[in-house]
Amino acid sequence: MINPIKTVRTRFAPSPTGFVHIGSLRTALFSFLYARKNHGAHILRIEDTDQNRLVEGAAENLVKVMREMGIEFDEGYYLADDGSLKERGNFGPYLQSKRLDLYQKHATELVEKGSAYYCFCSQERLDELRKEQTALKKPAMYDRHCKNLSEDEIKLKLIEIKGQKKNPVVRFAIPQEGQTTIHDLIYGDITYENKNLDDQVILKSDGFPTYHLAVVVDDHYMQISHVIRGEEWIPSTPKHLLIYKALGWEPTQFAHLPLILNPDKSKLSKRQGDVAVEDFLKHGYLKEGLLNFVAFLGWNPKTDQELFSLTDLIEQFDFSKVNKAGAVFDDNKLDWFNSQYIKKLTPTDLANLLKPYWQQSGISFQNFSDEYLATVAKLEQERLKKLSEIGERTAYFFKAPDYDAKLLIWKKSDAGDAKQKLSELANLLSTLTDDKFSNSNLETEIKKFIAEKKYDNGSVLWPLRTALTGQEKSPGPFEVCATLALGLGKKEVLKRLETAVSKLTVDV
RNA sequence: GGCGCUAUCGUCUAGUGGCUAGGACAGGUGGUUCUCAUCCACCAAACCGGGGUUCGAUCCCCCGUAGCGCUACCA
Repeated sequence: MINPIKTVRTRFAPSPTGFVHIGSLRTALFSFLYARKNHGAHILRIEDTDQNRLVEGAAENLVKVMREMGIEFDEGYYLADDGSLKERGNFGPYLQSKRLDLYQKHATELVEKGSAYYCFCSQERLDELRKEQTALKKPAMYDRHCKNLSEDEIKLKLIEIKGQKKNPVVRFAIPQEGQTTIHDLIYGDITYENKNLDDQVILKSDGFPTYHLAVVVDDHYMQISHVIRGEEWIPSTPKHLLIYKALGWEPTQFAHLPLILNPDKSKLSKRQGDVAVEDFLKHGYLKEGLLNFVAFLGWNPKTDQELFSLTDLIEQFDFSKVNKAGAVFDDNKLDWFNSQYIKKLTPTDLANLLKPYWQQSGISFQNFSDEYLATVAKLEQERLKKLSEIGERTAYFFKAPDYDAKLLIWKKSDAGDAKQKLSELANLLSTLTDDKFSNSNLETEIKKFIAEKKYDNGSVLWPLRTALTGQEKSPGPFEVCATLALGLGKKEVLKRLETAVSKLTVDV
């Protein structure tokens, strides 16, 4: 039944209706992983059969996001250097609106075979029917009114509707007998009674196919081997199977992925937080973190390994490791994954990634050396959960901070004491030559000073650190001091200490 | 209402016909520490319920229950 020699060809087939949903990202990832793992092809097909929901630029955006995330496609659409969408592959076009003839041809074929029929029912009648059925607590299904039309009636209706410059829809005629069972690679066998399946519209009155016809036709002609999609498609899969059968085609394999859930366990949606991949990227999540996190939603390696590169994922991915229950999207875990990947970055790479966020926060970092930026980045590296947090935290590295004089006072001390310590510190630091302003040397000197004077660490280090940063929380005073001297000079360090002293004189 | 899927700590999950039911995130406590973060140690935290099958069930079966999905000329 299953031909193991057949080449693996998977596809990701989104509708260009807006942003890229995090669920789409996972589907795309899994279909990519499976294709690569099996040395097969990964295809990008765009399903634009609903003309009412099209969003301009959505397809371009989608391709761009996929590329940014490192999910590759061997066929279908890609972004050319000039930013336009180009197509490649031998099974095109890969845009459904360019394949209308093909769908119409097969819809007609199905009608001729008696596997489908024209339906002339008005929207009003359909609405009415549904209303009645729900009122009677009956299943809401099409009543096959038009299936029972005589040949003469059909001819008449056809002429009539053409006169109104309209088209009938085509419905698939579900066999009334028997069962259809799907062999899902993740969920196993699921059997449906045919009589419970609705006669789905497969060709709309605007000449476009519905999803149900389009997937079957395209997956067949594009020689797709495995359809990987969300669990919400399970109920329509038997209909697809029946269409394959009516057309005399061999169906693809199916692997349905468990849903990704909101914290309240409903299907992940906007309005309960971010679900757009673009937004996560914009907020400073690294693609490695996002990918790793998303991969663990419904899949796990069955070992204790947590951190996975794309290569690791390709190696270890398998449908047998995908579970069936939906997975709640937990942003704590996402943050953790992200911080892990931030820690792996070299300070220089981190600084480069940080530049747009400094820009966003209105920090003029452009006049500073890359070396300095890297040093600053390194100081925040272990504190960052996402890149967008960098702004306010590092502003003091670029210009003198503004703060309340009270901040300078250590919890176990008072203003007079703080002022005194700062003055002494200023004296000490002014005696140090520039080459003595290294992190380690500063630590040695200041600790020596504290020890000689028998001071508390806190009574000295707290005022020092806050005078330099203007922040309650920050990296340690020695590294801040050394970094500041590197970027803004020893002069600036001493100036900040003076400012602090005068603040304590005037304000407290 | 109909059809279907699912069910282990708050969350992601591992696991087995007999284990102190394991790990990670989050939470808590302690250590390091001027602060925050990191790091380290520790703590708390789960097998949906009821029947079977069995010497023994979290695991196998049945029935409930709950949650979710689908039920469009949307995908």
